[in-house]
Amino acid sequence: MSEEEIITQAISSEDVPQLENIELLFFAYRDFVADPDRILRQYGFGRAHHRALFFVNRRPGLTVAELLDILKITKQSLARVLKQLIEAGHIVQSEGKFDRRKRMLFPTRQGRNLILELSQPQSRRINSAFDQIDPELREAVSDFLRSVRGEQSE
Amino acid sequence: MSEEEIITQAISSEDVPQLENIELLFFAYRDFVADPDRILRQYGFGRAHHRALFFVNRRPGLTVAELLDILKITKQSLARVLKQLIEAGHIVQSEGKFDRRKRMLFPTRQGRNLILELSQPQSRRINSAFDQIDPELREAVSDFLRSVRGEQSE
DNA sequence: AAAATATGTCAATAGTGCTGACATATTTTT
DNA sequence: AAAAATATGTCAGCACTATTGACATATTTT
Repeated sequence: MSEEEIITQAISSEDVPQLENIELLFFAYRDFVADPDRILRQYGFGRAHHRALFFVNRRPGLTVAELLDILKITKQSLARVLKQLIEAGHIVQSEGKFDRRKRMLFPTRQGRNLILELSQPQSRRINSAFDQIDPELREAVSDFLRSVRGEQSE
Repeated sequence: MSEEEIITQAISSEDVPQLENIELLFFAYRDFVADPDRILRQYGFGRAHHRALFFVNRRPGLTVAELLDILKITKQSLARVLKQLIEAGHIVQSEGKFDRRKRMLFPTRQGRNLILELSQPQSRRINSAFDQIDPELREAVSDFLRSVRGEQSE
């Protein structure tokens, strides 16, 4: 027993289809979030605040339940960051118009400004990546991203 | 003061170039890591173990310093997961051939098997996303990912 | 011999995720 | 009207991943 066989050969695309793209996606995302992470720390926030703030700006008036469904985290995880964003004046809540149990979430001017600041490096990064590829091929990238997202065991 | 101006209009691509693709990248990555996350939990591991194990399989014999540089985390963060991967028999260390201060990292057969298992859903996801787009446009996606990665304030 | 390097380890802290339980207000169903 | 369901908020506790700064050891370079 204890057959501690050691592997010295690198894993290859034959072992793992799309190995290269798996790796590229890791690196791309690592750097994609690194820039906003640096800014967030100056505000005492983290990545979770960024995501919540992003979608509240993207769909003002969305409810807590809708936001949970987008982020795919638990109520408790969201509660913490939402509370801090509200206390800091980046987001406000208001009762649902038709269902007063619901809380509609809106960004304040301050929250809008913050998401603009956080998005700048990401816009730049994607823009300059698009500069590298044929304009006619750019839609393929978005199509790709759209279908990487998706059920397939959600 | 306390001018709590509320914004009810959704942020748009005019405010933030590439807004759509920023959002798509979030969703793509969210789902891309969700599958392996489920498997990892059965082993008592987390996302950090996945990444370390991936690159040890990808470049067997790499040193701790090289791995740190790839992952862009601190020594202490890596130490914990590396220790656990070694104890669990997925990775082994050996002294550097020329510099005996260095530790070369290799996967065991078991570690190779685990990364194969973790990669399967990711391979499938990327493969089926590629199925959706013209074969001639696929290289554009890799080019895009390659250039999203990159300095620009590293 | 001294300085630099590679690794490992310790203690402490922060951020983000989880579970399960319980409370309140409100709406829907019976 | 009463009961059940829903939306939200909150509590306690836990796990994982990341951070910083300090220090120890072995080894290599200067």
